[in-house]
Amino acid sequence: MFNLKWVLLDSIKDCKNLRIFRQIHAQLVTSGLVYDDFVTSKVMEFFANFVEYGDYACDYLEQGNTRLGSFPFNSLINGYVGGEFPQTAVSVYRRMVRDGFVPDMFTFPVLLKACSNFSGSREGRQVHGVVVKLGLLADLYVQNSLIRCYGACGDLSCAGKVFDEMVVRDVVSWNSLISGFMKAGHFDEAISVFFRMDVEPSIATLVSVLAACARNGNLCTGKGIHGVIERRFKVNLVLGNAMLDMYVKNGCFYEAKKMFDELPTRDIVSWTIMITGLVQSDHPKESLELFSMMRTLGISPDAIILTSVLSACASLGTLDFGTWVHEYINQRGIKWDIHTGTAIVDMYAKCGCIEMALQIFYSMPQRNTFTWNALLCGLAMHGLVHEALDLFEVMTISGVEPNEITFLAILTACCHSGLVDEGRKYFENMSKLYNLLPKLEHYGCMIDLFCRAGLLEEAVELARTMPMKPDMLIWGVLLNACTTVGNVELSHRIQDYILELDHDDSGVFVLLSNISAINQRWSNVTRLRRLMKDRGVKKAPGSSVIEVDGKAHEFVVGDISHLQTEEIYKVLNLINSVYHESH
DNA sequence: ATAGGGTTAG
Repeated sequence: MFNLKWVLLDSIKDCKNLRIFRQIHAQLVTSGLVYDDFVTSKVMEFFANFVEYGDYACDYLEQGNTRLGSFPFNSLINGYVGGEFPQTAVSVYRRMVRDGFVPDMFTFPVLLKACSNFSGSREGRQVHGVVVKLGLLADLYVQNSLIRCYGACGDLSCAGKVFDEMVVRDVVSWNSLISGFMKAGHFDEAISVFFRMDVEPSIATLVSVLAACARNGNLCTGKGIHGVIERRFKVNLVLGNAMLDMYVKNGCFYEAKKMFDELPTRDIVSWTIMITGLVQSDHPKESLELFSMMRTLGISPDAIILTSVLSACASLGTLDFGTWVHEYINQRGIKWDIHTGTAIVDMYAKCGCIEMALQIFYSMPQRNTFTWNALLCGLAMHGLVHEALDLFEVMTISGVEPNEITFLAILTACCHSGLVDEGRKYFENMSKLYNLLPKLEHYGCMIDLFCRAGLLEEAVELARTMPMKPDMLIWGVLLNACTTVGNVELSHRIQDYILELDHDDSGVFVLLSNISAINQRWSNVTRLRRLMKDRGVKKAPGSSVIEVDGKAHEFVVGDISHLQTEEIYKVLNLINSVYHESH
């Protein structure tokens, strides 16, 4: 039978713009369906797609005023929650109250979700107050939403208070509290909440707790949970990925590879976990190989996986591949955000294309500390010292908080150009102005800076008085400086001190024997070699990477493992002979 | 109402 209500509902569903809606509106008025709660809430779902029609939507609701409940308003609020401007949901709520509608127990969960999405701590608190006044605090959904909202805003003491005062808690209450701790980076607390649970955990619980184990390196708990899952749960894609990530982030590549191969279904997230894991554990070459394999299978990369791939290109210096990724993003119109933008800036900067790095940097709508760091490190690395120092000033003026990595870039820049006074100033400002404790690397920079400026005594003094033990890099800087200025006495004192520390780091031995060789203390070189053998120290070979046709090749000194070794050496010898002829 | 992947240094 012909039913106008259902016909109109259909047209609302298909409605694309306000012009078409006006025609539907007319029919809604003549048929009296403007007073129908359900139809009106569908109208609101349409309006929620267009933030700019918010007032129109509210006007529409006011027409039906006396005959409508709060259901349509809830729909409108709900429509804005997941959008770009969740604050709009709060404005609609305000108008709802102003127009005399009474919010109900369905209003608050959506409203609180909106507050969570824009971290509206203040708004969340106000909503909490209204909930208490209206006597709705006893509702489980409202309570859980409050926990989520406080958690998302980082206000964990409030989240905990709501949680503690609940008489009946369900699994969502526990999960919401756990997510709150996760968002705040309190992984240990998240795990400890999990162990206090008195209801059966859900898949969502396990996913969160595995994420906590991934992030704080708690392999033991992670394995335990893996065991529980195998015995009692059906693994879905998300949970499988969570387990995979836990193993990868804990460095268990054997387990991870096995799990990856055995996953019944893999999606882009599974690939991202593997590729990111390889980049972050210092295997960028392998990560690019895996990426190529994924492409071979016809899977289209998204912005997130490309961010990791760019990071791999940056550490390998593979400009061709990196540029390809950048062009791929542009050509496919892949939407990229601050993470991806930062990775592009970093890639160009590390590959020496400072111009491109700057161009991308300035074209970005938003920049955070990471973005600035990528650029500043690039500038410092390429000796553009004054550019780096000037940009640092711009950074602080624009209100982006520097972190310890920012200062590492700045101090490196000072070090490269021997700016002792500036270096001292920045080093001091780190703790004074920005509350950042200098770490080993910062002390290393200062020591290097002093050495280069010929302030050897001050350098040694800093190495001796700094709050942590100098590493072999710092010793190397000091010893090199001793050699350069010919301070044999100081050099001997430092070497004796190093040997007392009982290192099993091959770098220390290589360093010491090099220094001895330079000073022609051959007996010492022999003594060190023996010491090295006694302590079972093995030297890891240094390797180089070269990009050919977008593929990264790694090699060591005298390497003959490549299939085309013969040709490679022929070309090398040719280059060498040409070089010698021209000199 | 609760659930997965990404950026800076070393």
